[in-house]
Amino acid sequence: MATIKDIARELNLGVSTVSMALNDNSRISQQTKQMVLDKARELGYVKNGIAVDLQKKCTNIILFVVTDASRSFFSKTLHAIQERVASYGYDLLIATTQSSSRTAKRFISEHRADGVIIYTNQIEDEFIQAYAREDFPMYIMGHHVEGDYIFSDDIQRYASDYSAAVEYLIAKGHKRIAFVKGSMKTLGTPRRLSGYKNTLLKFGIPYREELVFDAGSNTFAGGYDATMNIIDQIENIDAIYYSNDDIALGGMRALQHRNIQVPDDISIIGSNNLPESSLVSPALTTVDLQVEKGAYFAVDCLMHALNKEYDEIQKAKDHRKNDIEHVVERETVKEK
Amino acid sequence: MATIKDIARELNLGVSTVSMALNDNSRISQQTKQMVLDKARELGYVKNGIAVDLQKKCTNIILFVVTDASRSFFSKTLHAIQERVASYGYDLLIATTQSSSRTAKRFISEHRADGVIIYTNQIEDEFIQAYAREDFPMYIMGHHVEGDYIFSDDIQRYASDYSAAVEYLIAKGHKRIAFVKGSMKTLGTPRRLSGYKNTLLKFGIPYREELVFDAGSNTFAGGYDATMNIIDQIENIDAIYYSNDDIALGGMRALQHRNIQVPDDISIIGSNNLPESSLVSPALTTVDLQVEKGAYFAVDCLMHALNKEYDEIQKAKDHRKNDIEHVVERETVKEK
DNA sequence: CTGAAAGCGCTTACAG
DNA sequence: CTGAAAGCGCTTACAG
Repeated sequence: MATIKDIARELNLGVSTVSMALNDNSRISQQTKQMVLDKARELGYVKNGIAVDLQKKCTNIILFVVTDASRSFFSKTLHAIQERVASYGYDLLIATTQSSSRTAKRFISEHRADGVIIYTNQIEDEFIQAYAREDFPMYIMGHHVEGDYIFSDDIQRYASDYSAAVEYLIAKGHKRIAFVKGSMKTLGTPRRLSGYKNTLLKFGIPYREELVFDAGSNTFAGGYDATMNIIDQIENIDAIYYSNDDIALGGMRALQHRNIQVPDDISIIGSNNLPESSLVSPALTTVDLQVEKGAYFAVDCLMHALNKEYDEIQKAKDHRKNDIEHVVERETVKEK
Repeated sequence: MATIKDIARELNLGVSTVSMALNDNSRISQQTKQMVLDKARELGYVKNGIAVDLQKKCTNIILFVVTDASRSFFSKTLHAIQERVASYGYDLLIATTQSSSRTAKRFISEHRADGVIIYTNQIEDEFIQAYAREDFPMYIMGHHVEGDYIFSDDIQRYASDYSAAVEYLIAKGHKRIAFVKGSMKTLGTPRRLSGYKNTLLKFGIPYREELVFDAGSNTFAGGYDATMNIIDQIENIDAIYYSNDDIALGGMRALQHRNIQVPDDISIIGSNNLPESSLVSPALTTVDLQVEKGAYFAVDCLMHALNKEYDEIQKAKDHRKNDIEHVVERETVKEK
């Protein structure tokens, strides 16, 4: 592997000259630059980014840690983060904790990035707290972690006390509302469950455990199976609130198979507004969680932290208060 | 940020002693190790992985470059690669070329990994050829690139000449087989299309362009819309071969909406065997592309290349010849 | 068992 | 406009 030393030696130049030439520094003459560039090509030189990072003490990389990059619900968030990080001139790398969190932890504990966005519960809070510092801020999506240089979305804590979906169903006259939860290992499920409880109580409707069903996973199949279990007692239920759209779509299919008409026989509502949800028939009423805004907020916080603009973070937070989830009205909820 | 120098100074030790202690080198006494560890904790020391990489001249990282990490069809491949890479003790990082290939290219051109697996067509062949070298091998999934230290799956080239799906349909007595293609930007589509053509021709059935429909994207929605277009001339068609399962699922929905019975009125077959495909009713007949095996092969090749075991690569290739796509028989194809 | 030295490949003052 | 030197934070022979 050719290095700048090799180029310098062959050209009888100093390494600093070569370095500057390669970086197109204006203090180097055009002539010299050309010589250096030609020689670099001739020798097959490629810059060693690792050496640059060590010298500059930053990597220009943001690491995004997720449980499973290929989860479809996650698509919007990833795209939004990707785009926002790029807009700041940083590069985004993704690490998965699917099989093991080793890679993510190594990256964090060895400072192989300038900052990290964590969207998984596979990394312990203690680990996060141990490694966050001024020159290595972290943003936690989906739950809250206390600590210096650790940022998370306070708004989401409020959101857990509330469910736009349940409020909407109640407003439409539904009282006996079942909830189908997804995997409790994912971050959205517990939040949705507590929103379900709290919103019922807020409107004076008792929370009844027997109306909570478990899809086990956040999948079409999980929703299908859970809904088959609901069907036995469907007489006692006005509406079903699904923890996410994949589950809801599976549920719709189950209802169809049993010839239960949506929304005539039962109303249903999903959560997350996946693309497919507008395409099925009837089109699924769902909740827009505004994940893009959450993603932008995460990146903005991190960037402010990297620039030590801590006051800007507070401003961003205040601004974000205005972003709240709202129901996307479609065809699967009917006035009762 | 505390460094080993700081620890060494405070403890009146040499930096090499500290370094070795931190790495649990057996030549350092337990006593000293404990001192060093305690002091490291006290100072909040964290190892700088970048410096280690520079010194060791390797990163232990494999970069996986994909167009869009959240595409569902891609899930199996990602998991398989992740797992296999981990089994070799390497870390896998993912870079997306969705909005721009800048990050991926920077990583490659600056040698920020030990090797790379490319599963996108957003990186030009010229770029790949310019940066592959002995200490930076590349594996290209989904298409073939010529060059030293560039590996790709030759088998897949043969596969493009053949479609198990079409052969199966023909065997079942279908002759007028439509093909619904997905996005031509994705790697699978052109391959599936040429497999469709060649397999028809192989069995003496003329290829007719008017039987090829375009879903535009590899999505449920694309399949739905494309299939609506087919329905007008459904009288002339025995079976539909969909470029992937997402598209096929959308197509099934369209047929249902038009009260066309699958498989009684028309047979359909998908490709890729997504989890959902076994859950719909009737369960979708599809093709198992054995993507896991392809993923393992990619990682194995790369690892052999890193170890300069080039003969092993040939062995792996020979072994892989036995892996071929096969039809998963389910309920959406009927004997004609 | 411990330490001084060289070096990984680069950049950045500083001096000329 | 160019170059010698110091240094980023670590590891690895080598010497003791």
